[in-house]
Amino acid sequence: MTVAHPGPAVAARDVESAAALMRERGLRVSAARRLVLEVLFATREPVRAERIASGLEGRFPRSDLGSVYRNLETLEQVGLVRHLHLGHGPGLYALADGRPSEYLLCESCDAVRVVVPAQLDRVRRLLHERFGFEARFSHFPIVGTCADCARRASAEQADP
Amino acid sequence: MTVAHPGPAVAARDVESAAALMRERGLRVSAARRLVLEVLFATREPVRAERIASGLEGRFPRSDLGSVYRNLETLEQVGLVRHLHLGHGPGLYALADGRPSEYLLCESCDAVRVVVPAQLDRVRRLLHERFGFEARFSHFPIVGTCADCARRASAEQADP
DNA sequence: TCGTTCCTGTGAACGGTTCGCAGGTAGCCG
DNA sequence: CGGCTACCTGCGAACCGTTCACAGGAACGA
Repeated sequence: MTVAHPGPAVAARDVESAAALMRERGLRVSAARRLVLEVLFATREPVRAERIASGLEGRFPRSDLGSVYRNLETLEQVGLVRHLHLGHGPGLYALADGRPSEYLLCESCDAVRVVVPAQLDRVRRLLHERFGFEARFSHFPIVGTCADCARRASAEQADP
Repeated sequence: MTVAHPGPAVAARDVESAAALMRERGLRVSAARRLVLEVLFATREPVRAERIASGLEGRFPRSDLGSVYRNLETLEQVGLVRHLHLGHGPGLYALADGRPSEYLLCESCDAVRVVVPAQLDRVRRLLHERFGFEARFSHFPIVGTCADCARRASAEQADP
């Protein structure tokens, strides 16, 4: 359960530049590592380790799940990868870039709304003013009730 | 990993009033259930299931871990209990009351700052205005960098 | 006090993740 | 271009937190 603190985000254009960065850091670029990068570059949304190991259900060669986890950890330390959690369930992994998406999770319908960080800058500023805290909503979502469910709930209360 | 959606929070003064509420709902008040309530009333902070099963390391009779989980789920459906996650690691359980504490988790030093909901009302209002979203920070924490770590980080950057 | 139904305790199973180890290979050096 | 060596892989077993199945036990209404 111990998760080494990730390095600062490092954006790479493609698998090759990511590989170069690995080598710069004295790490080897094995087939298994390249594959993890390949999959992460191919998909544009956060994915579970299992899905990476399956090569996106066959679009890529499959690889060993244990190695996938190890490599995700390594890549996260380098700063090429980040992981997040959207509610319960397995961790999700994605390429790290400068300003990762942030998330609003509705607890009653499980809908996840993806927002760009700029939309939360005022929230962030407020938290910083009040607590000196620099918030990121890219690791855990903001949990609550979405507009639809809130409306539905108040309608039900009025007319059960 | 499926978590039944919890009922609305129901505050009880003590184990007896909680027990009464259970019976009102047609649920039995067994020794095992009473014990879970006993432990939750005895501690003032969120605890893991394992700690409940151990009877707070011996202050109470220990009980079966499986039953503890089952009963926590039941109590959560009734609305007497809520659960939350502070970073990675096991889920934590606490008595539900009207306005539960909310949390700021520093990703670099793992410090958890507990805040009373009123302190986040402006943040909540902002989120509601912008997204129609009613946010609660009592289930997942707000993750980011605390003031101390932010200061330390910028100092290190200036003088590595 | 009895009966029914719900609940318990136990053990096994689960999903997600980590570990230990023997063998393989990336990348440096000659 | 071939060899050395440390790093990395693939495999399996183990791990943690949590859930399930089932046979026996007890809470509560009658």
